[in-house]
Amino acid sequence: MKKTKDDSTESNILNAAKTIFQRKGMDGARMQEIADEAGINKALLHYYYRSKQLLFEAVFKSVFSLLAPQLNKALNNDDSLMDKIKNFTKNYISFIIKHPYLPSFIINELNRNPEFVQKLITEKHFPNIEKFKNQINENIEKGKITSIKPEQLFINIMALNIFPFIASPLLKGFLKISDEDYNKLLEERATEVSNFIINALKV
Amino acid sequence: MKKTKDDSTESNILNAAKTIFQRKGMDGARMQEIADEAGINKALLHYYYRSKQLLFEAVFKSVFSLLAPQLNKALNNDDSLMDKIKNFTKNYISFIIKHPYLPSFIINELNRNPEFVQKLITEKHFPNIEKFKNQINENIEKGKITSIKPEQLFINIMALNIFPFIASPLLKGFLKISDEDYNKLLEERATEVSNFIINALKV
DNA sequence: GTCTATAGCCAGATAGAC
DNA sequence: GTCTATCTGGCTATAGAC
Repeated sequence: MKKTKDDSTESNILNAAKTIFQRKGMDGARMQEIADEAGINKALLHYYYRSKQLLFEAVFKSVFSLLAPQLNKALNNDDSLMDKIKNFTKNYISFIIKHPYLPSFIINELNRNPEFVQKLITEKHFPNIEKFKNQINENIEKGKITSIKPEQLFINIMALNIFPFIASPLLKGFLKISDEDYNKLLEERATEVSNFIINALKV
Repeated sequence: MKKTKDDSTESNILNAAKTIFQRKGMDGARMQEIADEAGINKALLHYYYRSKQLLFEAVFKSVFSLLAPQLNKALNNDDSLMDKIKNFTKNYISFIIKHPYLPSFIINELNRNPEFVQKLITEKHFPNIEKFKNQINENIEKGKITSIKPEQLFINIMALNIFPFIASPLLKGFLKISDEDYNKLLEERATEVSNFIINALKV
């Protein structure tokens, strides 16, 4: 039974809304723009989702639940710590190419509305990093890597992977390089970042 | 001749606008809110700055020119590479405490309007990283640090320092910790980050 | 379910008194 | 230079025809 690609009006709207909200954010997005993107009338947005706020929440949840399993899979498989770091970095790049606006969208909207995190945490597929933390501690005990708080290592991995994408215009400016050259740097990072981290963890 | 703290209406407006625009962004900010913050009437905003767009641009330039010399100072002094990395990390924390919304404001508004970077680059005080890049290359040649592209190291330093502040709600959620505990992690990073980087650079 | 038309509100901007 | 009052346009949301 193939999961057919849903082309109903409702999912058509949701997809259009994802595109626009991710690009413009809640405040910058216009219902008219979403209707245009979906190729339907503005009134239909309200017919299916009642209000801009509710449509936005549907988008946010949908987008977040795209990210969460991805992260869970990366953290909770049976790979060694080193392989996880390597694979995370490599996989992140291909994920971001498909969803370039996703990280800054999530981060910005959570900054606008930090209480929302509490609601997300309770959900079934919210990322769980306990196994990953334990794995780090085991590697430290066995003397395989240098001593570091698992939380700090986790933050470092996220930072090194995500930041270059969300801050690209600023970094392009600082480095004074073209879009093309910047993209080359990003591609190099697929291996550069994991090398950097693994070197930093040497005893 | 003490530079008197300017309390004219014009600078009063600019300060209020900085506060509101940094918190809410261009799209989320309201002129009424800025007027309230400044304790004056909405019409006065237009008297001094003509339009929301022009007020925003004044704010952006002012905020950016707060960041730029800070970065220049950190990159272009005569410290050794290792000292620069240590000091950058340490100083960044105290800077961010004074201006918590600044990095995400700059990054977001540049994402909204990437062409704006070109205008900034031409300005006199735009950060210049050439000296820093040369210093990295010298250290590599002398065998003091492992081989790495200066651009990649620069990105890594920025990422490790800035990201934990702009993504704090998301990271708090992933780590499932309280604001208080997260702030402790951030404080630890004043030394944690430079240790991590310096270890990563060992030959 | 989908459209057109429009209500109702709110934000940015201006006019004009003081 | 600062205020009150108001215009104007745009946006969310709804009413109602088909």
